[in-house]
Amino acid sequence: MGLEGNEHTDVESDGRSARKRRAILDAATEVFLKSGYLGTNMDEIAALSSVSKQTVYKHFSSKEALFVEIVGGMTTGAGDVVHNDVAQLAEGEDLAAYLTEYALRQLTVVLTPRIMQLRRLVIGEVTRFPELARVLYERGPARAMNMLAAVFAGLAERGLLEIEDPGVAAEHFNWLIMSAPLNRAMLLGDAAIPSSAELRRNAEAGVRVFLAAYGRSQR
Amino acid sequence: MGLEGNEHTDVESDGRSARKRRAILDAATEVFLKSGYLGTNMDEIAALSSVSKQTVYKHFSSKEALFVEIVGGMTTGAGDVVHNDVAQLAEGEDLAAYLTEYALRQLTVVLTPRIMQLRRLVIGEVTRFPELARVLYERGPARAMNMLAAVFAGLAERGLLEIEDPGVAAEHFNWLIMSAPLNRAMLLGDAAIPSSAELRRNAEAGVRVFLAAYGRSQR
DNA sequence: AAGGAACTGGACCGTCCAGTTCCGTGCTAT
DNA sequence: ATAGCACGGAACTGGACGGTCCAGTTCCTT
Repeated sequence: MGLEGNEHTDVESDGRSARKRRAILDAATEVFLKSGYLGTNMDEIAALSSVSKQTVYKHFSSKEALFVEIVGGMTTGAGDVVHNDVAQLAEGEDLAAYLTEYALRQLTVVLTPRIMQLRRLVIGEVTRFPELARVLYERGPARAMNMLAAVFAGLAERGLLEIEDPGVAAEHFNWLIMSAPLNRAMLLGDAAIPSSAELRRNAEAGVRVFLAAYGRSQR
Repeated sequence: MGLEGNEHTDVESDGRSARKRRAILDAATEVFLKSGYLGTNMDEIAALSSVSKQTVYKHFSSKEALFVEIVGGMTTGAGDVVHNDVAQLAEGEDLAAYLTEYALRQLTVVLTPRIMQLRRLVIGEVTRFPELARVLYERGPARAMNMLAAVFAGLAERGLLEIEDPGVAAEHFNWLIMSAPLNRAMLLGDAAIPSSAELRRNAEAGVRVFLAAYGRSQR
């Protein structure tokens, strides 16, 4: 058999088929994000991926299947980016600075045109695709909150925070820093996404409130 | 000359035409909320309002016009309900209790299936109807925030709160109490709307954090 | 009673679109 | 070569939908 003979059903490396598949996924992502589920038509996806419509349907059984595949992939992917490396608070490190950096990492990932558009898309389709919304919730806010709750529990144990319910504290922290810019950008469009300087100010103000409620040394 | 037709266009009274118009608006609200903009078809609206399609188009020039009319009306209406009577804090009244009631009033209006669905609808159509989203933002969060900022400025003046920027404090308060349930219900559907007891607990926890940061007497 | 405006019911047009089918072509392996 | 296979291109099917049109009916006012 030839060295490159395993052209069909090649999964691990990139055979022709796998390359086409990627092209379709990329194009579909673009189009779905731009036009929504109902507003998207399969011809545009085929054209944008430089692939025939027939090939699209060879890889994905239906418009719905393609949509689910893409949205599911994006949510999982984006969720992973945020929670890759969660550094512990070093011994002498400033708590406020540490929390601010934590906040900023999250903000800069979530407040991205693509992620924002994904959110809008999923929210708009909650009725049609409740499962996708649930996944986005789990991989997004719920995951972040669990992460935070664990961090806070650790900090409380070290005597750096005074917390009754880590879950509630995590929610308060999360929304203190995210809600204002998120809600703005959600409704006013990507042009309303704050600059990184504004995000920093926003994070600092949120951290200040959080520490006033949950910190040990009052400012 | 029977050309005096402007007396049957009375708004308070209901001629046949006005009644039909209302029926169309009600039906359209129902259908748009249920199926989204693209997912809605005009035949269904006509059927549900027990009106011929012709009549629908006599009252509204297009699907788009009808949609804009409805969403605009709903956002303005809902906004008015929240901010009708904002009682001042009485002399001997407990600040925490006052703020909690304020929060609850807002929560019970916003966390309603219809309003939630309206939010989802508008968010999903931000690209197609940016103007509607802007209006929702103004009449919703922005309006609430301005209200709150004024209240907080007053309370600060009376020495009951310690606030540098009333706008920032309003944002913090607003999102401390609204974000968690709002975000949950947004993605998990109307079944995830908390009970009024849960909303109260949520409001109380938020108020506690808010007062820890902005109150004068530390707990 | 009479007239006009509003309304009905349904046919109808043009368009759009998901998904299918057919044919030609080039590439790969025997 | 020759058969097999994946693909591109394009036409096609079946149905949905926005919007229009028309013939006949109902309501309201004078």
